[in-house]
Amino acid sequence: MGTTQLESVQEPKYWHLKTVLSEALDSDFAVGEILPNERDLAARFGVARATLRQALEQLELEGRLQRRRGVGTTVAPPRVGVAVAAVQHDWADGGDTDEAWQPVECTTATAPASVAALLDIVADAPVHVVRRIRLTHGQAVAAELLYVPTSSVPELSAIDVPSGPARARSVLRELHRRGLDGQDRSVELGSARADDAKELDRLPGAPVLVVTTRYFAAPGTVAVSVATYRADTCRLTFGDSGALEISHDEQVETRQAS
Amino acid sequence: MGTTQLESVQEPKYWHLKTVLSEALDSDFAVGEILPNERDLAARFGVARATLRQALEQLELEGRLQRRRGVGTTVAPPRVGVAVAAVQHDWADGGDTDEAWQPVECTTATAPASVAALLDIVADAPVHVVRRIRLTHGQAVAAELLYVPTSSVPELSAIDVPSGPARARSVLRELHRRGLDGQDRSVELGSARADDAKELDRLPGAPVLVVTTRYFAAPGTVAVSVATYRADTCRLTFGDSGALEISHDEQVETRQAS
DNA sequence: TAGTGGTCTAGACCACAAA
DNA sequence: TTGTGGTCTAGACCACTAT
Repeated sequence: MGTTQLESVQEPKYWHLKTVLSEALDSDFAVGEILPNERDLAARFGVARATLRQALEQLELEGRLQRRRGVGTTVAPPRVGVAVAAVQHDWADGGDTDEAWQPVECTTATAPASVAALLDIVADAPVHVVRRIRLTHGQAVAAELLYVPTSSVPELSAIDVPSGPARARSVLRELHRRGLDGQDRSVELGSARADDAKELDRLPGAPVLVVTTRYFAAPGTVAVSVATYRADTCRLTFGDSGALEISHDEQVETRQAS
Repeated sequence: MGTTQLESVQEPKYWHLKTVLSEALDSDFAVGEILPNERDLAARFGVARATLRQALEQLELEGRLQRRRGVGTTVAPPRVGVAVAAVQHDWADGGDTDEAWQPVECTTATAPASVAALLDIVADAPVHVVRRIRLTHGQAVAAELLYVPTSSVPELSAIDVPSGPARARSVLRELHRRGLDGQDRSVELGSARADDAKELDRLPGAPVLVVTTRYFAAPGTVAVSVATYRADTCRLTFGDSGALEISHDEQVETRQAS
């Protein structure tokens, strides 16, 4: 009862560890540098490996670290700002710019029910499913499934082009011809499905930002896109003016200044 | 060598578990229902508790489950769509609507360096820091820090109102008088700081969507807001028309239809 | 083949909420 | 007081990458 209980806040070890590591990253490591392996780090801090991993996982979630099986843990560069809102939208590849969407595949199938609801069509109506990958600085940052009801692009006969990138481009071209009256967007947290994970060079279940877009034209919804962005490396930007510019370097400078 | 290796895909146990649980949630559980406790569930599936927890964590990340210490694990309702883009912006509370931002506190301090860079001011310039909580259906879904350089609201003397909600409202009122020329926004994944976690009724480190907004008026940036939304319960919506409407129920219907 | 991160186990104790 | 989820340990083995 009379015992003084200084410093008994009971902060979890992994939380404290995360703070310590975060500060060490700011001051002692350069971007791309390799950290000691998990077993060594755990021993150095006197904790079990699982506890150390809990701290690393959080830092990876915050985009500070990058871990690759068989290789090691490296200090991640600041997140890339990827523009999402783009008023202009011509359904094109984007060429060599950093806005490049690269068509990969195109099949025809029935949409998942949730997508069908957004498209305002019956659940078993046929849709073109266009698979696209978004590249930034040569890295895949997003994988998209674009659902286009066959009724949205009536000019396109299913027979004239076989499945593949060429057919994807045909669908996009027809979509472009229809024009665009507006769009609706939502962003939420998800975990990568196996196929998305593969495209994004991540393990299944990796955290992703799921951007669902509804495209409007003429009488109704003309297409729905479900794009999954790597949450560890991406910062989605919206809005009128240019992208926000934040970097870890700036944060470091400030911390030292205070 | 000659052994047939059927079904050896080596899918991790927790991944398979997650799939099984997810399907069980769709078919056998109602929203709000309490699941068996972790020890029982682990025993039932013949795995260690840590493995079972790995599956539950993913489902919670996807907004399917809600876990509360001392209480149990319940089936989460579909994510709430919260509008973020709102063209109109009068800095008001929002009254009784579901868009309510509730001012909580207001102090004057120096901004963190990353924020100072966005505001385009020197790192040690004084700013008003307004703390607001966003409520939807009576639940706190976001906690915000709004940074307003004292130079942005010159009419406001630091002395006339003491710290507190009243002062926060004064700053917002002055901000409203300045008008707004545009805004810039970015969304990224983060983990809740201790103070945000407390406001959002989550544990520190919980996954959050960090929305950084830059407000422009007259000659430059007039304010910067950093808002953290609960990633487990929120779906951020943007855009011209109304919010997207997705529900788990619809997804269930579809799955059964296919 | 050696070294890395990823998965998994079978325990233990703690913090918290509700009865 | 009881039961829940949260933290932590000290191991083990696996999948993958590089050499």
